[in-house]
Amino acid sequence: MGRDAWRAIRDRISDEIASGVLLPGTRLPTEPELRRIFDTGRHSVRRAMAALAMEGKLRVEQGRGTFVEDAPKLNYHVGRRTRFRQNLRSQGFEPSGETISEEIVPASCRVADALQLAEGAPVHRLLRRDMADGVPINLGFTFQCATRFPDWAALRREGQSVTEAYRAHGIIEYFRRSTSVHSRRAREEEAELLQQHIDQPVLVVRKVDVDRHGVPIGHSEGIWAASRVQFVFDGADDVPLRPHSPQQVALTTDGSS
Amino acid sequence: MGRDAWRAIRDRISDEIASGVLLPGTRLPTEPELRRIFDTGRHSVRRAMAALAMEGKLRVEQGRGTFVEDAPKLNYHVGRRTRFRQNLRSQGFEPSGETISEEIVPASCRVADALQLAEGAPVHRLLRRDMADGVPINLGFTFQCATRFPDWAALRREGQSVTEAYRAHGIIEYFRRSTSVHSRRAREEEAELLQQHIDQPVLVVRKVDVDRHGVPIGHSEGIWAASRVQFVFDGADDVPLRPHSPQQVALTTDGSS
DNA sequence: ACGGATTTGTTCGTATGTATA
DNA sequence: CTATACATACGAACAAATCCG
Repeated sequence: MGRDAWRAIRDRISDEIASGVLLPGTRLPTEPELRRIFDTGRHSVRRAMAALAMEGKLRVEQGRGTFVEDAPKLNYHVGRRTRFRQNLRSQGFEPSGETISEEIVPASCRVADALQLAEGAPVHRLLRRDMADGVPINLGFTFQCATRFPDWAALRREGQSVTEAYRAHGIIEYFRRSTSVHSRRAREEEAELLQQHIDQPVLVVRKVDVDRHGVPIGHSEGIWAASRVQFVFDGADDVPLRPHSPQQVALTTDGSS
Repeated sequence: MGRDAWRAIRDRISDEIASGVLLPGTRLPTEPELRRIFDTGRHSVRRAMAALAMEGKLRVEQGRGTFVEDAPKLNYHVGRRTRFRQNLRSQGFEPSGETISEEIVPASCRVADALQLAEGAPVHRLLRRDMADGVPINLGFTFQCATRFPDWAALRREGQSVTEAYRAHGIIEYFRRSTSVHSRRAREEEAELLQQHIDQPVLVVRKVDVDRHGVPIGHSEGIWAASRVQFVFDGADDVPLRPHSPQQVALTTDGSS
């Protein structure tokens, strides 16, 4: 190996995964074995493994070994009136999930801002973990004002849907005010819950729902395993773009000068 | 330093950036200096730098040094009828950009699929690079059928907007059919053009536009520096969610069983 | 224009800690 | 408990890019 040993190893293994020589779930040779195979030092092997783990192509487990990732790659349709379960089932994945925590906490700065409450005001915080075929996909926080929705936790615990819980509190119609998406490094707890590499990024999706008067009633924050999901915004948000009004149209990210 | 040297270094520097002790653009001490400061080996220092560079907090340049990143963090509003320039100006950034390449190429599998053409059919491919305050934000590919839009490149070269170019070819109204977002590792050329670390992820945004008959007329693929942008889907795609029809509503990623 | 100094990138070696089987 | 396998840490050398006299 020359001066690009780790890239060569990365690309070689990446190719073998892509071409099907290495099947999902397969265990890779151990580091000493890879060292012999590629006739290189341990650092180069580890650098390549780290890069592939970061992309989500490998799953590295201390004490066990390194495996070809077999996590699902799902298209998650946002903005449609479908539920998580339907969303997954339509793509052949088996949805599951669990409630990790459910408590009343003082609103953080961000939550207070989203819900238009005072910082520190009591809010219901629900944390769920959703999975596809048993593989963690998303950590979902939801926040509702505990004063406005006193029975929220109880209703949700009884198995009521979000919509039903809102209706029980007199809200019969509500709207999505905004959805934002950005990427960041996973915190260590998140990486653990999502069963992904420490250095792998997550996609953070934040939403605010408002009632018919425009008053915020709910805020949610989803932490998604970035390598396992693609978001699709389709259909519903099709807005006709009319070239007739010249200053109002942008289809591409057009910033020529 | 004990057994978590690199995390300690990472967190320490991360804190100093967050608290303003280290200002954007500041040059960090060199590796030998940091080694002495933290009384540790070079590997630990480099591991910490790599982690911070991956998050977009540091910019490492071989032969020059390591700097606190001062790239903009912008909210990019998608789906609105605003242009890239307006989008940036409203947040106080100075937009700029350049056309990197402009040619007719055979359609790749993905492009052919998006535009409903045969694989290998000739398409216009335009590559632009857009920047905010001189920092690269986005690499934007656009694809149009060269047969249907023979004068595309010429019109665009003359400074016509996408909309105007469409109109010149008889299309007076068009729609966004779908938008998808996912994350992946940047390729080396992309990392170079975006001036970001090799291991940093990018956000890939793909769109398909259709005419009034639903026929695809344009496809675009944006490669965004993930650490410099947050996408906001707002306003226009607000669809009333009516709890009255019980099976149709999902506000949270609700997958309880 | 060139060469040496500086700084980061890659590679090799080795030892020890920690989680798993 | 022992063996295996990955995680972290130390040290050293040379390559490549940049800077500066």
